[in-house]
Amino acid sequence: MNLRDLTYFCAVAETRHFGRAAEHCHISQPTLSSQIKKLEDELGVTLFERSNKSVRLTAVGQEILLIAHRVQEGAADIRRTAMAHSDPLAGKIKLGIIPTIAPMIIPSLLAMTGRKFPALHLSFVEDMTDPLEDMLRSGALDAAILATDPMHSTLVDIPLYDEPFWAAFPKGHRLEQKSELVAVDIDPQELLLLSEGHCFRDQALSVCRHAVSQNAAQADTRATSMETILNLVAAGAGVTLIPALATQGGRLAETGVLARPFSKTRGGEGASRRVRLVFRRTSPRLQLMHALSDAITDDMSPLVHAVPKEE
Amino acid sequence: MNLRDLTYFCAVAETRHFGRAAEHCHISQPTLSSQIKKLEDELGVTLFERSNKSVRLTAVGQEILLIAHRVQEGAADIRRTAMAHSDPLAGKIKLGIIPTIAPMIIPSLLAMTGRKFPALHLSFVEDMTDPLEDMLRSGALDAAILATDPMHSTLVDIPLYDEPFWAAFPKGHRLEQKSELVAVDIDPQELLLLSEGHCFRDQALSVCRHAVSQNAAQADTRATSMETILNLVAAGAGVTLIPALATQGGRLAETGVLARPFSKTRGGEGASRRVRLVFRRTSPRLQLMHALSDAITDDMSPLVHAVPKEE
DNA sequence: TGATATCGATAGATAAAATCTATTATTGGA
DNA sequence: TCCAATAATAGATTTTATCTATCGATATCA
Repeated sequence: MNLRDLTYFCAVAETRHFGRAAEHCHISQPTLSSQIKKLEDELGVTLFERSNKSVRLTAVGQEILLIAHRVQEGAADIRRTAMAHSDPLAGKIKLGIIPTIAPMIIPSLLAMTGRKFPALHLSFVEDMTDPLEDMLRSGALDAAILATDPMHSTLVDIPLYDEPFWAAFPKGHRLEQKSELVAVDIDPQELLLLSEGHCFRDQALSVCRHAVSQNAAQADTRATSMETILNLVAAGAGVTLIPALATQGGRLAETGVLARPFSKTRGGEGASRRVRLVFRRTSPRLQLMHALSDAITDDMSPLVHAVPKEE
Repeated sequence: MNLRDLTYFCAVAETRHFGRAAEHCHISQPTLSSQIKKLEDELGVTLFERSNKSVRLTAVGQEILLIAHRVQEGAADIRRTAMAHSDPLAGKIKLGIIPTIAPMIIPSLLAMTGRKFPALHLSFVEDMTDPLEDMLRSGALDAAILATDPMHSTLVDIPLYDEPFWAAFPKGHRLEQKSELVAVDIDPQELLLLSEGHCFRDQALSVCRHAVSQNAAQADTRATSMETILNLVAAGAGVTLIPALATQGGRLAETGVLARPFSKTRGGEGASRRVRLVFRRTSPRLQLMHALSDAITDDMSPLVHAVPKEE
């Protein structure tokens, strides 16, 4: 049995005429006859009683016709469902974002996708890199915005932008005198860092390489969110590094915290991290991933260093 | 798309493993891979996200899986329905019977089929030959028990038995003296006949060929049922011919009507009619027709002349 | 890090099935 | 008795499914 056979069967049942049914199915009459015969042989019943003047459904034929219609409706449903999902820029996407990016990017991301991908529905998971990668690998996420090279070979990434680091300090701090900083301007003794697991902690430390060993004393003041750290800075507990996007929106000024960029190193950008869209190498939505990453790069370029596209 | 493809798809969805799914379907893994790919291409969507370590249903895949199961259930329904109808000796049969046979044969027919064809359900239509043939040709009947050669070439018949004619007359009638009659014993003037359309009317007339012209006077006493005629005979209004089976059951004696057979003609039976099972030449239930006719012949042979089977 | 095992994809040959054209057989009607 | 209509049959051809052998990628383990 075969969906095609059922189509033929229904056509004959409807027209009660092999020739016209064959025309209807765009096949020859002998083909139709043989396929109906094959179906009858396979089912072990006679579906039509035919003479050369009339074709009539048998009792079994009538019962089977009803079911055949149901089956064909199901096949049509499958095609419809596939059609509804065939737009690569539509559907639901579960996106993981690390905490040092999420609050800054989500509003503009929603606005941008609402404009450019009206049929796309985003949902978000905010967590640190490792759990997000695990969720990606297990299929719990479709993609993630991370700031590190994916660790696992099943994951691949598309660069979105390079986000510079800024130093943040309280109004009146000695750094206020400089308009651009270099790494050694940061005093390891007063450097405040996010807790373990935040990639931004490691990235800040690698900028201030000289601070790595001396910072141990700060262990008990590691905070679990950027928000907390900036409150500590505002309270004069120390200085910290923040990603460039965190300087947007005027929240720093409100709390009396100032920020300064690092000066560019020779021939390159200043201290920064590369933000990426990460997903499974085997993702069935590659096309969407590229469209999405292009759109994000585009959307963020006024605020950060866009990554030049490789062709 | 194809029912087989859907089976393959479901197998992969279930095992999440192309190799094992292929085994399950009794095909090779490359075949399975190519058929899934073909299905994906046809539907324009990716059904599985696969690496060499895992196979995972996509969102579309999950939706389609549900429908695919429904479709396969429908296909199974078709097979089950066919199976349920594949016993040629089961099912419903609508049987037409002429009025001069129906009352006598129906009780024993029901008893016999209940014994020999327990899965067969008979229903009856009692009418005269012409309307029954029309119903046969239109498919409103599956078969009919008639006493004439079918007129239309789309109808064929299997002989069941030869039923002799008897003469019926009131007690005290001059015919009471004879134990066997010949045609000319019947006085055309007192011959009572069924109304037009009953084949038995014509058959009785052909036995009493000498009566044809002289019988016109009786036009106003033609009755529409054997029952009525026998009441007329009992009342002394005349004599009539009845089929042999109508002499069974003692109803004649109760009403004071006597019956006598006709003597056999040289080398043959006496006056009789051949009763047949008639059906469309194209009937899908030939096997049942033969089984049924054999059984009826068998069942009736003690009462009538069985028709010798031709091999 | 390098050998090995696992797994899905690919290539090419073969087998099976569907389809076509031409024709036949049947039968109902002029 | 011939003609028109119709489904069935025969045989060739095309399309599709399937198989075996192999590849390429990757995870595992020594």
